[in-house]
Amino acid sequence: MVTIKDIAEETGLSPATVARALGDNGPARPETRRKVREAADRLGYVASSAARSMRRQSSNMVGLVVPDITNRFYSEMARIMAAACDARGLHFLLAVTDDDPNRELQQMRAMVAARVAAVALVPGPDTRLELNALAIRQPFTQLVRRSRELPTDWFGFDEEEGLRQATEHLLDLGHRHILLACSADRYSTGGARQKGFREAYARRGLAVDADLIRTGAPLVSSGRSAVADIPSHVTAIIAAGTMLTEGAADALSRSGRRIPGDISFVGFGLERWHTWWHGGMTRIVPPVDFLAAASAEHLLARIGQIGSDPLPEVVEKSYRSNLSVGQTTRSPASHTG
Amino acid sequence: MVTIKDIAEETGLSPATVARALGDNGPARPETRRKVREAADRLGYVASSAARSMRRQSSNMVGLVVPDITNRFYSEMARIMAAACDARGLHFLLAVTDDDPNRELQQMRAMVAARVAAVALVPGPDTRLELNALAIRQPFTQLVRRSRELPTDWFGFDEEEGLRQATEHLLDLGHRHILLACSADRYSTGGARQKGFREAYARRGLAVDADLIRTGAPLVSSGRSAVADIPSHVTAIIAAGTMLTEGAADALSRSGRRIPGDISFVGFGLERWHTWWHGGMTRIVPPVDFLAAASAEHLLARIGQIGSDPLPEVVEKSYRSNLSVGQTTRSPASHTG
DNA sequence: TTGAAAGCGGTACCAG
DNA sequence: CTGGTACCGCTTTCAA
Repeated sequence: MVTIKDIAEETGLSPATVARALGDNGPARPETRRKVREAADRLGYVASSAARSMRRQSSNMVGLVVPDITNRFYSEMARIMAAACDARGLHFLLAVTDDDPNRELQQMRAMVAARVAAVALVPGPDTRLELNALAIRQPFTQLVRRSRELPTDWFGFDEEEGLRQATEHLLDLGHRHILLACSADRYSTGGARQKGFREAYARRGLAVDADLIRTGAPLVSSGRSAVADIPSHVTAIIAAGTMLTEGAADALSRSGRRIPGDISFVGFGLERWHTWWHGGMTRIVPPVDFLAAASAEHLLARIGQIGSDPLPEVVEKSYRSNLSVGQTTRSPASHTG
Repeated sequence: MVTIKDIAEETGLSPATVARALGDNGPARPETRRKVREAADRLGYVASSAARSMRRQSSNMVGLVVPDITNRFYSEMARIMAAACDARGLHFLLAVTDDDPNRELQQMRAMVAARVAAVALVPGPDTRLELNALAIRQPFTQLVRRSRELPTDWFGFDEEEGLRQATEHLLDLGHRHILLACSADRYSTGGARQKGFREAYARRGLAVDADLIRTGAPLVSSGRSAVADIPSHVTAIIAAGTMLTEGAADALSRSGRRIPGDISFVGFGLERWHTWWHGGMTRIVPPVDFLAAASAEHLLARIGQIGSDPLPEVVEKSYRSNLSVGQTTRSPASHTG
C-alpha cells in the first residue's frame, strides 16, 4: 500500500510537507505541490480515510439504516441521500435491517463503530432500548416511522391525515364496508394509519367494523393474504402501504375480480405501474422526494454543529400525502357484482 | 469518546488486557472478561473500526457501486450482498454513479480510500481508464455490464441468448417488423442484446430493419420515446431493459393501444406488475438472485486470499435468462388493427 | 516554507 | 494470564 511516507522518500521531502501539499491544509510552494502530486499519481497513492478519520476525530461517512432496500420507498431515500453526500464529499454507508430488532441494533452499532458523522434510521417494530445510547452519539434522525422510545429528530408523513382522506373519499362515494390492509400497530405508521381510518368513520358518525382491519408485517405476502378472503358485503379495499398494495394488487389481479366493477380499490405509494393498473389506481401518494431531500439537508447541516447549539431542539417534521383519485374507485351502487 | 484506555483505567487493567478480553484475540481469565465487558457496557464503549482497520491493515467493509439504486435490478443485488456481508460481520458500503464516468471514478476512489476488503461494480458507459489501477487493489468483480478495458472477474447474464430467444419467439409467431428498444452500444449489455436480436433474424434468414432498433440510455424516458412514434408496419415491440420496459409500458398504456390486439409486446425484468400487465407480460427474466448470490459468495471468498493463489484466474460467469411467455404476444395475423 | 515529533485507538509481540 | 510498548497512516502543532 502506497503511503505518504513513500511519496516523501520518492520526492526527498518530509511526510509533513507531503501531507500539506496534497491537501489544502497548510502552506506549500506551488513547485512542491506539483512535484508531490506528480509522484502521488505516479505511485497510485490514495489516502487512507481510516487514518484521516482517526487523526481528525471525525469521519466523512454518513449512514442510512432501512428495513428493505428493494422497497422503492427506501431506495428513493437512499438515492437522494447518496447524492447529497456525494455533493459534499461524504461517503454513504447503507445498512439493511429486514425489520429485525437485533439486526437493527447491530447495524446501528456498526455505524457508531465506523464513527459516522451522522445517521438516519427507519426504525422497525420493537426497537431495542439500547438504540438510545447509540442514537445520541452523532446527529441522528428517524425517518418515516418513529419509535416512541427515541426522542430524536423525525421526518415523516402525516399518515393519519392520508388515511382519513382516503377513507372519507370512499365513504363519500357511499361505501360502508371497507377492508383495510395495514401494517400492525407495532410499526408506528401502522398505528397512525389505522387511526386515520377510524377517524374518518367517526367524523361521518359511522361505526367501523373492526373485523375488516387486517394487519401484519408490511410485506407483499401480507397484502396478498389480506385480500385472500373478502366478506361478501365488502365493497372497497384500502391497501395502506407500498408492499401491501403490491400484494393486494397481485392477488386481486389473479382472482379475476373486476375493479372497480366488483370492488373499489385504494392503494399507496409511488410505483409507476399504479398509474396504469385498471386504468389508473386511486392512491395515497406520500411526497417521498421532499421527505428525503429535507431530511438529508437537515441531517447534513447538523454535522459539525454538535455543541454549537447548546441543546438543539428536537425537529419533527411531517409531510402531507396527496390523494390521487384514479379509475379504481367508484360508488358501490354502480358495482355490477 | 470512550476508548479502551478508559476501560483500562476503570477496571485497573492494562489496555492490552482489555483488548484481549473484549475480542477473542488472546488469553484472558473468564473473571477478567466479565469485569471488562461489564465496564465496557456501562461506559457505552464501541470499538473504533478505523483504528482496528489501520492496525490490522485490512478493513471489514465491502463495497458495491451501482448506477441507480432505485432500479430493482440493483437494489436486489444490494439486498443480497448486504445480507451476505451481515452474515460475516462485514460492513456494506454503497455508492451510486448515475452512469456518470467521473462519479464512477470518484466512487471507486472512495472505496479504495476506505480500504474496502472487496468491491463489486456495475460499470457505466465510457469507463475511465484510471479505474484499472483502482480495481486491482482488492478483490474486484464487475456485475452485469462489463467494461472491456477492465480484465477482471465478471458475473452477468447471457444477454445475447436472451434477446435471441425473445426475437425468435416473435419471428416464429410470424412477426416480421419488430421494434427494439435497447440500451446503446456503449453499455456492454446494449451491444450484446442488439447482437442477439440481429442473430435471431440471421438464423431465420431474414433481414433486420435497422431503423427499428432504437437505442439510448437505460432510462424510463428512453423507453417512452422509443415507442412514441411507431411505424404502421410494426407488429411487435421488444423492450430490452428494466427501465425501458417501464417507460414503454407507460407510454403504451397511455396511448390506448390494445395489447396484444394492436401490437405484441416483450418486456424485460422481474417486476411483479409484469405478471398482471395486460394479463401477464411476455418477458425476458434474468436470474438476478442467482447472480447476486453467486457473485457475493465469490467476492467474499476472495477476501483474504490475495496472493494465496499466485495468480487467480479471471472468473467469468454468465447466467441464462428465461423467456416467460405470457399474454402480450400473439401471431400478427390475429391482430385486430 | 519545511521538518521533527506526537498522537488518534486499537492490536500484537514479547517479556514477565 | 497480564503489562509494556511499538506501530498502523495521517494530521497538526511547534521550531527551525
